[in-house]
Amino acid sequence: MTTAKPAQGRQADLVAFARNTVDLINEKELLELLSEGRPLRVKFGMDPSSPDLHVGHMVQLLKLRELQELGHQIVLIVGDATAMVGDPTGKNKLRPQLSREDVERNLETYTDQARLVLDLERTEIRRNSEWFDKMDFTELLKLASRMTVAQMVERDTFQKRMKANEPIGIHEFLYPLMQGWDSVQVRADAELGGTDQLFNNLVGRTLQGQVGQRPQVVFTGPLINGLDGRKMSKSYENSVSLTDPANEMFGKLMSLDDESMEEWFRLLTQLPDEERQTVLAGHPREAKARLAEEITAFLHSPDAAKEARAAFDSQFRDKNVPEDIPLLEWPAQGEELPLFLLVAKLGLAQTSSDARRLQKQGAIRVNGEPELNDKRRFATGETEVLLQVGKRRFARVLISEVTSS
RNA sequence: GGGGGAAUACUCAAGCGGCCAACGAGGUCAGACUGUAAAUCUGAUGGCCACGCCUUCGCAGGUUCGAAUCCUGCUUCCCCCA
Repeated sequence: MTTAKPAQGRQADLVAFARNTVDLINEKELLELLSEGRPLRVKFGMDPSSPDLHVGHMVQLLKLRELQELGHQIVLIVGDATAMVGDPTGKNKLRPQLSREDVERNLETYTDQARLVLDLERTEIRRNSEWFDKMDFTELLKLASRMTVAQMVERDTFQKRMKANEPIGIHEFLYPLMQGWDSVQVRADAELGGTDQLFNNLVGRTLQGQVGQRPQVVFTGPLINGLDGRKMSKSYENSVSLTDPANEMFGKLMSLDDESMEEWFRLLTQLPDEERQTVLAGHPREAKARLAEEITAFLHSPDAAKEARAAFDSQFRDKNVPEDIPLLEWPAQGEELPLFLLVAKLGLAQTSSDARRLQKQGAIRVNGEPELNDKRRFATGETEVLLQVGKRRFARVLISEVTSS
């Protein structure tokens, strides 16, 4: 079912594997594999412990897609068994162990999101519970005996945590072993991961070697920083989800640090090198808008991206009031409220204290005019009024003024 | 089994009897400016129809006119020795 590729094709494959990768262990073995002329089984592990994928994952997914288009077989491992362990990677905290139900729920949203980049029809998707659920304690011990504590402790995240006097659960040592065992189970020829996965993926090589398989080639893709230049992390809220609505996605991308533009362009768009250079040499705002449009177009559609860009320009560059402002209902039946409380009750501010602060700072506008008088009261009525809190929160509401003294 | 540490607001982290709604940093939010939800600068950041009132410093008690700070017990975590 497979036809051998000519040497020229192999060269193209090698370039694809090596382009934008950080580690490639190692090139010689990869060439040997490619020269067999068959599609390689390229493994990629997904950790279903968080419900959505962001553009950081997209870097790796795009690489997989590229390889997929060259005819290689992508094997997506869903780490449903591994997710039960929690995650030892640099979070500095023990990640909570997930229940089966959590994992199942995440799994669906995960594949839906991976579909945005990968052709899942041509992708082999395997859950690692497939083999780990069958593993009994004796087998587990055998697996655990394949590596030493010293080898485990080599891992930098463990090192750091030990230095910082942070706890490490015994079970966390199993995590790399499990991931490595996945490679044995699916007979991976190569495994892609973020640079943070290097250690784990190398364990796969070790284990495959021990059971007499040809050790997989390990290659890693760069981890991109978040919108603010710090490490991309959910808790920093500096990531862009693959499923963010187009407008939000575009806006978030526009808040990217200037310094990260080159990298994001290179890793997240299909733009040819030359065109990329040209765009980056131009006006920074234009370049960023182009980047945002490219990514939004890829994940949504070119039309949606255009609209998002137009809406963004209108609202933030030209400072127009956006369309589609919701008409909110008067929150407190029949009562009259001071402006700040109204804002709070409408959900435009977190708390009434928050609303007061915002008002004091001139962030609350009524029909476009900042209102600083915190004594001003309103009641429900017939007049439609535009409320604005900061630059991004808008609402319309029907009111009648009671006092303005 | 023995010994030593630690628990403070979103996060990190000061405070060690009154001047503490609690230093500082980050984050977040807002304002100004602009090239944008970049950068920079400034300010705010427990709650409350609020010039005052209420609730916070792991939990529960206690000492005191007065506690995040002292005492007792409990819980959780970390380290070292065995």
